[in-house]
This record gives sequence, structure tokens and C-alpha cells, in this order.
Amino acid sequence: MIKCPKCGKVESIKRAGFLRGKQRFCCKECDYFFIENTESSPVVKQRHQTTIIDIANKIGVSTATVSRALNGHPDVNINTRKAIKELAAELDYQPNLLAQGLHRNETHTIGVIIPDIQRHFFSSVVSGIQKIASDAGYRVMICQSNESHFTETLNVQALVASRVDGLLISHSRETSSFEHIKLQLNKGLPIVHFDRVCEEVQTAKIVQEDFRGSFILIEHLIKQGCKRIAVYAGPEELLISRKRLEGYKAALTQYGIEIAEELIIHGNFKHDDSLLALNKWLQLPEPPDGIFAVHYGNAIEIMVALKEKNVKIPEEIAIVGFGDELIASVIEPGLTTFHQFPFKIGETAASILIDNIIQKENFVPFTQTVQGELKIRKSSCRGIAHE
Amino acid sequence: MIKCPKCGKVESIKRAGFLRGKQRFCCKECDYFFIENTESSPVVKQRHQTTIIDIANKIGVSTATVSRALNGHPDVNINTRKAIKELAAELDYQPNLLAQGLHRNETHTIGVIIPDIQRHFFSSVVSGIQKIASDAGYRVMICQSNESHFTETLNVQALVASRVDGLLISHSRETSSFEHIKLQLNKGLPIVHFDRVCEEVQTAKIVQEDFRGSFILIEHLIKQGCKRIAVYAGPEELLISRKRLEGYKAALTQYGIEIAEELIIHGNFKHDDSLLALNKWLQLPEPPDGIFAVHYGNAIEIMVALKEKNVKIPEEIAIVGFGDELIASVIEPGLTTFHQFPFKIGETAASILIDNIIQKENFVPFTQTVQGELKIRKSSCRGIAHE
DNA sequence: AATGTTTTCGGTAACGTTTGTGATACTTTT
DNA sequence: AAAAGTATCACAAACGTTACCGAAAACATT
Repeated sequence: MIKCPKCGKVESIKRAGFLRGKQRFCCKECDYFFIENTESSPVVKQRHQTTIIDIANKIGVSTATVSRALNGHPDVNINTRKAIKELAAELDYQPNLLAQGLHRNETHTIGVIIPDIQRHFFSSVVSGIQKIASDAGYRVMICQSNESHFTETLNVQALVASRVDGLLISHSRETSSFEHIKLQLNKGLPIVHFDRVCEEVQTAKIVQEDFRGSFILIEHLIKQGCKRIAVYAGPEELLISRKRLEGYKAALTQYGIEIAEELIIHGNFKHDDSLLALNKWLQLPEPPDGIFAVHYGNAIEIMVALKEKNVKIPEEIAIVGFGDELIASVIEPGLTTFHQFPFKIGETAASILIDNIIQKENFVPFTQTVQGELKIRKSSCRGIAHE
Repeated sequence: MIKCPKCGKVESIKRAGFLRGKQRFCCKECDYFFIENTESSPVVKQRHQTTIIDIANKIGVSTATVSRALNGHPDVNINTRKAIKELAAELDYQPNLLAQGLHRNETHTIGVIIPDIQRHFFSSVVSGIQKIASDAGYRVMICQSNESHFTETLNVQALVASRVDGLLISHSRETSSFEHIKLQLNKGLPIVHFDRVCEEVQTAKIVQEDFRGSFILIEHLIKQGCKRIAVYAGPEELLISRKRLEGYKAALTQYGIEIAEELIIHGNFKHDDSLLALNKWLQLPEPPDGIFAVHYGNAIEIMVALKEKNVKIPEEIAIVGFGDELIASVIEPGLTTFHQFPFKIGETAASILIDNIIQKENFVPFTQTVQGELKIRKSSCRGIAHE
């Protein structure tokens, strides 16, 4: 294949070390040392990413050798390896993950589907996911469902088409059918749910203390002397809404307070909806003396509205909310919340998914709860010790 | 290749339409109609994603035909196409984007590098990017640099390795060398900067009105009667910090106010740093009567600290901040800000990048400014009309 | 000098998809 | 009836990488 430039012989060519990163040859016939003429100019402006083939051609070895050299396979001479690695660095070789993924049938990428990345909760979850994932050598691909079931199914398809190794999902509010999940699960795709999970599919799930958190918040309100506690319960379709509502009801029941249906209003997380609920409550013959919003954002909105109406918080109405963020401590009075740890939730979800990916068939799904904690601030403190 | 099950002949086989989605054959020799025996059971549990090959085998055509059928190429019989499409839907075929990308040498994916997705500004930008991108048929891959230059270079490499078609980047605070950007730019990768841009690289840039926004905020403070305006100027390395500082200085100069070096303090966006600056100012013989934070988050922190010290806002010290979020309107008094439109910035950046990707060589880089607007709230309103 | 071992490398197939070229059967035109 | 055109499909190569298998040197052992 390689011809001696002097005598033209082919069969008498032997390798003879490296010179400036290129394979040097020797013609045993005429004892002539030479380097194969790859006539490409030295600093040719590349218009494509460097490939293993470029390196192989320039050095004069096969792609197999280059691959082995770069992947630390022992079957390659120390000098060859050095030359290859140097050239790879010089040409800024980046392995084509498409080709790698195609060959290995795994992409080392995990897909994440969330309703809306602008929500602080979810962006923190994503951050936690990315930390664990990148530590484990995984990339992350993020999709937003925008609370739409249809978009969510498209997201699943897109991620499957990208051949992600696993899927992390928190369902859209609209999602009540889970065929798109089951389908991929049956095809063997590891899937882990977090926060907005679904119960009818056999996957690992990472959830918050929706029940207990709500229970504790309500218990706190009761101990502060509240007798009529209203709840803005969020979208009824959401499992987490229902769980939080259950916690609310359980606390009332335990403390012998009757559950009043007029104090329970479902609605979206949107601004106007929570204010509609507030107005209904305020017009009741016996308005509430405590309000629990299953989403802290609604609690903030309600507080702002109450302040405009000059209703005293917490004296006239005490307020608590599920979930926590800086804004809860900045508003006056500070909002009592059940603090969640979204970053932790992300970390947990990612590490469990990676377990699932590695173990594959042997992985046994389970549900893990990430604990939260009660953050007592002034919005609920009436200074009344219950007993 | 296909044998007649009756007479065993091979050469006498003709196609003969479709039956239940499968290719039907006819042996011209013995006039026997049959369907090729693909003995796979009908609902075999797949352990891998469906490929074009699976479909081709089950129907009895070549992969080329399947590919053409699914891609709407005219050279395929209407019945064949129908059968293929039905089977593809039934088997939930999702094209392998790795293989597609490898073949086409484009992935229809754009990479995004941001310092921290937990910051509302960036998550909003990402949201804007995703909207435009998905409308244009592009996927988005997001990386966080965590304000680290090294991580940022790794992010670039990872995205290049994934063969993204283009790159959107807002630099980390540490980043002052841009070799990693130039390298990819020279290889022909379309790159667009947003927000934290760099001037020494020829790329399209989407920026905020850093100068004008700051100028307007300071002008506003001056018109409210402030004479000594301090500025918490953010990290000095950041171009946007410097631009905002320039706006501050220009406003002072225009209104004939001397620039006092002791009133200018650089620092991180972190909590403690801004409070250190505040303490320094308060201990001055002549403390400031107005404070401008180039990041609204710092302004909030300073406000909270001032409120604890019982300093009256805005009477004793007026406060304004660059950037805006819900929290600025919830805190009391409301924080006057220069409102940015991060979602718009994301949209603009994405659409320009996609232009760049499509036009490639012919694309001419330019800088586009996304306008903001002054949001006057109580933190700066001393009720003093200047003239 | 002949043999066995080890070191080092190349050839090749495969991953799933697209596409150019060419082949076959069928249809229409003379 | 032959010729020309059309409809429909298969073959094979290519994208970049890896892994198996095997081959050829180099070295060590008789």
C-alpha cells in the first residue's frame, strides 16, 4: 500500500518510529527513510469537526488504532499513542457522540420533562439533576410540556427519538392518561417520576411530603387558634393537589374541626383564580380565619390582595403555603411555608434513574420521599399557644 | 430470495398487492398466492426501539422503501406507503436521530450554555429559546457553567461532541479568555452570544440596554433629589457590570454630580458581599442617599438589611435595581427597577442563531438590543419633582 | 535456526438512516 | 408488435465509531 518514493517498492517498507507526530517508514531495499506524503497543507482551515479518520490519515495508521489509542486500550504502542493523542489535541478532536451512541446503542443522555422551567421549583430540580448526571458522565436533555398533555407526548417522542438512556418526568397538569409512558416502559426504557407522579404505572417515584407537609401546616394554624381554615387546593387533576388536600382534611379531623366544603376551592396556579377564591371566602357569612394555599405562589398573591384590602395578617387571617422561596421571607409579614428541597429532589431522581439505567432488568421500582420542613414566619403567628 | 412455499421456485415470484399490511406474493409458476412467513409472533415484546429495518423485514420490502415511504418521497406505491405507515404507527416507530444526524451531518439541535438555570433571568431566556427553537423544529440542549470558566469550556466540548448545529452562550463570570469560542467559530460552528457577551469575537450578540437602563435609573434617582448615589456594581470582570457602571457614571456626569470612588463598590452577586458594601457606605462620614444595584437581587438584600436597621426607604435612602421580577413588586416598599424581558431575549437569540445556521457562510454578525423599561415603584419615590 | 509468545496493528462488520443509481415490471405510445 | 416511458422498488455506499478477529512483526526461548 505504501510505496517507497525512491525505488517504488511496496513490499520492503517497514515502520521506523515517529517524526513530528507522523509515522516514519523505512525502505529495506534502498535503506531510505521517509514519511508518507499526505499532501494536505499543515494548517488547512477545517470546515468540519475532526474525526478519527482525519487523525488516522494524517498519522498513517488505521482508524481502529486511533480509536484504541484514544480510549486507552492497551494494544497500542506508547509512541503511536502519544502521537495520536497530541494530534487529537491539536486538531481539537471531539468524539462524535452520534456515531458512538449509534454504535454502542446508548447515548449517556437522560431526558427530563417538566411543565415549565421558569418555575423556580423545576429549575432547581433540573439543577440537581444536572449535578448528579454530569458527575456520573451523563448529559441532560430538557423539555417543557407547558402543562399540555399533547406537548408532553411529543416531548416523550422527541426524547425517545434522541435515544435517551432514561427519562425523568413530572407530568403536566392535563395529563391523566399515561399510555405514552407505558408504551416506552414496555419497550424497556427506564423511567422515573418525580413530584407530579402517577400511581398507575410501575416506576420509581420521588415525591414530596405532600400529605405530611400539609398536615403540619394545618396543625400549626390550628395551634395558632384558627378555627375556620380555608384551602386553595390547586388543580384537582393533580395528584399532589389531592394529597395535600388530604393532609388538610386529616389535620382538621384529628383536631375535631368539621370540614366545610365552602372553604375548599380548587383552581389553577394562575393569579386570577386564587383571587376569585379569596373573594368568595371573604363574602361568606363566616369568613375564614386561616388560609392554606397548596402552592406558595398563590399564598403570596392572596397576601398581597389581603394587604390591599387592609385585612390584618395574621390577626384577622393567618396564611400558610406549601413550598418555599426567597420571596416568602421577603414579603411582609413573612410567609409560613412547608419548605421543599427541589435541588435534593432532582439529585435523588437522577441518581435513582441512573441506578435504573445501570441495573435495567434487575431494577425494582420504589417510591422515595424527600423530606421538607416547616418554616414558621409571621404570616401565621398569632402568639396563641394552643395549650 | 423469496421462495414459493408450494413449488420452491425463486425466480417466478411476483408481488401481488397487500394483505393486512403485508406484502403478498404470487408464484407465476404454480399460480400460488402467499405471504412471506415472518414467524415473529404478532405482539412480541420489543426490547429495543423499532427501526426502519424491523418495518422493512415485517412487510417484506427494503429499508430504502420504508425510508422513502415515511419521508413522503413520491417513488413508492400508495398501498406500500399505507402499509408502512400503519405498521410504523403500530410499532411506535421513532426515527433514530443519532443515525439521521450522523448521515445528514446535522442534528437539528442547538446548544445553550448559561451560568445558572436557577436564576429566573436565565430560565426565562431558556424558555424563550425553547419556544422559538421548537417552532422551527430544533431541539435544545442546556448546559450550566456554574460561573466556572473551566466548566464552560467542558460544556462547549460536550455540545460540540453532540454535534449541535449552533451554540447560544452567556458567559460565566470567570470567563475572560475566549479561545474555546474562537476555536469552534473557526471550525464553522454558528455561535450567538446573549446578555453576557464578549466583544473580541465576531458573533451575533443580543444584549440588554445595560448602559441606557442604568442611565435612566440614575437619572430617575437624581430627579427624586438624590445627591450621593452609591452603586453596587457587580463583578468587575463582567462586561455587563462595566456597561451598567458606565451608565451610572454618565448620568451623574450629565447632571453635574461628581463621581465619588468610595460610593462605587464591586462584588459578587452573592448575599454577603452586597451587605459588606452596604456597611461600608453607612459608615462613611457622608453616607449615600441613594443606592443602585446592578442586579435587583442585591437591591432586595440591601433593602431587607436597611429595613432591619430601621433606615427609611426611600426617605433616607432611595433604592433602584437593574432587572425585575415578582419579588420586586412584593417587597415593601416596591423596588424601582429597569425591567428586562428575558423571554424576549431568548426568543431573539434563538431566531438569530437559527438564521445563522441556515445562512451559514453568508450570515453577517450584528448586535441587537432588546429594550427594557423603567418600572417606578415606591423604593425611589421621594415625591420630589426636580424642576 | 527454528519455534513459541507477545506486542502492535489492520480489516471488517455493525449501529440506523438516507440517497444515488440502476433494475424490473407495467403502461402507453407508435 | 416493438419501442419508449413510467412506476416502483432494491442495492450499496456513506456518515463516525467500536469491537472482534486475525495477521504480521518483534522479541524471547529452545
